[in-house]
Order: sequence, then C-alpha cells, then structure tokens
Amino acid sequence: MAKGARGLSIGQIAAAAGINLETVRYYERIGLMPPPARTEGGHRAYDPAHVRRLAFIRQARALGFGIEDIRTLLALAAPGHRSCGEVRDVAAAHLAEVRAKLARLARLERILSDTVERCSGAPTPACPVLDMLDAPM
Amino acid sequence: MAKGARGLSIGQIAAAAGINLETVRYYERIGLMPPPARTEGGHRAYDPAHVRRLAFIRQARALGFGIEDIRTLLALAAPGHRSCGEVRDVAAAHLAEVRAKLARLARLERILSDTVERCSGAPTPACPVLDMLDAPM
DNA sequence: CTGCATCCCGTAGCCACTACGGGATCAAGC
DNA sequence: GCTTGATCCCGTAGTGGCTACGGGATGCAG
Repeated sequence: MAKGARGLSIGQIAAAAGINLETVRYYERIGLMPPPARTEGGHRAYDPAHVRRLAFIRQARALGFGIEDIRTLLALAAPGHRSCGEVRDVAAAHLAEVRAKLARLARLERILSDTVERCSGAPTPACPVLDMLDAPM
Repeated sequence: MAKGARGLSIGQIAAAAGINLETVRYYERIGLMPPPARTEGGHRAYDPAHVRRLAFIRQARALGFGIEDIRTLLALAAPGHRSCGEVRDVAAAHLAEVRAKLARLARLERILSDTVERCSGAPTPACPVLDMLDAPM
C-alpha cells in the first residue's frame, strides 16, 4: 500500500463540510450517508466522494430542503440519472412551501410590529399586546 | 344546586377555542391549562374562564409565541399583575425572532426562485438546481 | 509507551403536538 | 330502565432534525 488507503476521519469530514460530527453519524443512521470503510479499530474512514455528498447535503439543508427531499435529490443527482425535470419539480414544490411560510411570517411580523409599536406610543391605559391576545383574530 | 354546576366537556371547549382535543389535554399535562373539575365518572368539566384562557393561548400560538413565552404572558396577564412593560419585552423579543426568520426565508426564496427559473429558461446542458447544490454558497 | 485527543455506540432529550388503542362514561331515544 | 353510539379516559409512541451524554475503545505524537 503506497499511501491513499487511509481515509478521512469523521471529525475531518465533519469539519470539512461544516457539519456537526454527531449529525454525520445521524445521516448515516438514517441512510442519507452511505456507511464508509472502517479502520481495524472500527473508526470510520471516508473518501472524497463522501465529502462531496456531505457538502451537497449541507447545501440542500441550508436551502431548507427536508431530509426526504434531499434523499430524492441525491438519487436524481446520481450520474446517468440526471433528470432535471424531476429535480425542478422538487425544488419548485419546496419553493412554494417557502413562499407560504414567508407569507405567514410577514403577516405575523405586521401584527406584532403594529402592536408593539402602539405599546411604546400613546399612553393608553390597557396593554395593547394583552388586548390583542384577548381578542379573537 | 340550582343548575350551573355542570361545566363544559373537553370536546366542547376544544371546539369553542378551535383547538384539537388532545392538544388541550397536552396543555394541561405541561401546566399551561389548570386542571379542571371532574364529573363523578372522571370526565373534565370546564368553566368559561378555561375557555378564555384557551382562546388566549390559541391566539398567542397563532402569533408564533412559544409555550414558555405564553406561560410568561399568562402570568403577566393575571389581574393585578398587568405590567405592560414586561409584556412588551416578551413581544418585542419574539418580533425580533420573527424578523430574523423572515430575513432568512426571504434569502432562501430569492435563491430558489432564481434557480428554478433558470431551470425552465434557456436550454442549458446541466441542471441549474443540482449545480447550485454542488457548488458552495 | 504514555498520555491525550478523537471516535465508538446506544439512548434520551428538544419542541409542539398528533396518533393510537382498549376501555369507561355520558346523553339521548325508546 | 336499557341500549346504543358518541365522547372521553389515560399512557405511550411517533414526528423532524438534530444535539447531548456517558463510559469505554482507539489513534497518534512525543
């Protein structure tokens, strides 16, 4: 064996991908990361393909994709299977969810902001926040 | 006993407040709702004060307040303890969190929307979505 | 070869519910 | 009074996506 047979430790790929070490083990448990080779002593030994996959997962998580979506995306990203249409469908569905959450949060922001502002403003006798919570939407 | 000693069933207050029945029992388990009186057979018998409290909780949840915040708000809303300043602090802190989430979601929306749009547009050879997931932020 | 960093694994906790299941109780109709 | 069907009882487990903990085994530098 000349050299390259060693592989990266879990701590190393975790650091490389900017992911918590325990999260990497979690991804393996749920089948999102394939089980890597092991050293004689039982420690995980990863290769660069694992790092790329982990970076892909991190990126997808950062964009808010759920684990199941990522599972699908990883399958669709496999070489020879690059069906951009299906990928777009997954991304578009996720985008729709993001937009729904965005709209809901914007509504909340408006209500809370209005109410809190009224709180610091005019010297009303009652508490605007509590009033809002007592009144039905 | 003339009449009013009966009380509402859990199903009735749940429906009245628009909350899942099992959620009401959950709120009682975690101490957010006080334990109501019981019938001889052990069924919960609520009074109107419970309904008001539950409506308050529902409103606060709809505005995105967490359970611990609601616990605080309920204490601050107790008669004789109406300190609007503290209430405003809780609401303002929550508003800040909402704004942070909003900003993050807006970023995601922009990225996803740009990428998905590029997908349906020009006849590029590769998949823009997968490209984005492969590339670091 | 010693010492310390790292890694092993399983389990439990987080939040705010939701679901399930087998039995008890309630209210209304006859 | 009795039957029937709706409702309610309680405890437990599952959801998503991790994160934390603990006690022991390994890896590697000096």
